Amino acid sequence: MSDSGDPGVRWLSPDEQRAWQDYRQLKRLLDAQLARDLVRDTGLSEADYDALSTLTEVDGQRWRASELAARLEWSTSRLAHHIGRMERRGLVARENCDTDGRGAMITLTEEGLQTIRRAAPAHVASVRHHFVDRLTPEQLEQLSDIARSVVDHLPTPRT
Amino acid sequence: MSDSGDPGVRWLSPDEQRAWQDYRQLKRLLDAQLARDLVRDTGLSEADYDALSTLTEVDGQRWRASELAARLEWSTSRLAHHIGRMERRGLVARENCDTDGRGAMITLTEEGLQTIRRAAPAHVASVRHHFVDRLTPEQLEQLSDIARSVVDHLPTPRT
DNA sequence: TCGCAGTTGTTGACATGACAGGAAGGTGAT
DNA sequence: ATCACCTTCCTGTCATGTCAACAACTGCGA
Repeated sequence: MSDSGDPGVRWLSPDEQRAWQDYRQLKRLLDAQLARDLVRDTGLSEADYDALSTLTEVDGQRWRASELAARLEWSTSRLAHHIGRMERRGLVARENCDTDGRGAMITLTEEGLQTIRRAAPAHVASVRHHFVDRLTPEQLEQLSDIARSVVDHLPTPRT
Repeated sequence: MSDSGDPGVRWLSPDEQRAWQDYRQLKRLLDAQLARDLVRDTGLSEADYDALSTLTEVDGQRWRASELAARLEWSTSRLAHHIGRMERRGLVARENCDTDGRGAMITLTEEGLQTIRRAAPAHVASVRHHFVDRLTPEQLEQLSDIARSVVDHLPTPRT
């Protein structure tokens, strides 16, 4: 669509176009590869992995639902659906919250714990193989800077 | 999970961890913002936009379904479902292929053409505002190099 | 010409996640 | 204590995308 006649539109230059397309390609292919590796090696989706590994971050592997959703940057609706599915698979459990009758506590089951312990090395190896080890330390730092430049100017969806 | 006792696992260093997390954050938030802008400004999803703008790439806005799927890097199943939905909205049309009885040709309708003509400036402005204009020319080039370093080492899903 | 393996596209079943709406519990002013 | 309002979580519904199965058709070798 860059051949439109509208002179008021600042179309992307070839270099800009290329950077944008390369980023989109990276996103598409890298994510697909990591998801394939993860499900092949562990039977987990990326969402499963994120949820389980976040649960291990605190002692007792016990999170208030709303805090887990905030940490994962998930809507509470998404959390409820996903936790429901993981509960049916025996990876997590729901308990009542002592101090707030509305609240729900999400905990790791023993099976969930075993699962994430088994999954983590494989997933880290996959991230390393397909991403970290492909880039120099300088490139990793450049990417961090780039990502934060963009993210910092995004309208904050936070709280 | 970086505190596991397994000495055979090469966990990510803090810098590596940060680059990986920053990349994931970029992906999540930037994509969400662009999708929000696009649907607000034009009523299209990113998939809709990609399909429509790819259709304009050739004379006559007429693609063989399998080639359109390949160009978009979509499965033929995804294409069939998505084209079906866009057809119901009047944006595209299906025709038979003259030279191959199995084939389908996908074309832009007049409404589809009007829609993408109207959408393109808004979407480019959004990409510019949230992405291109946040980065220096050097950073755009760095990002291209980074993306291609990673993508080039991925197992080729290509044909 | 026949027959059959390979291609092309569609469909149905299912998983995921967004959004809206609602139930249940908490909080604060009066 | 009451009542209005907020918070927290869950559920139904819908859009999207994946996978497997299938139908229709092509093209090639016998």
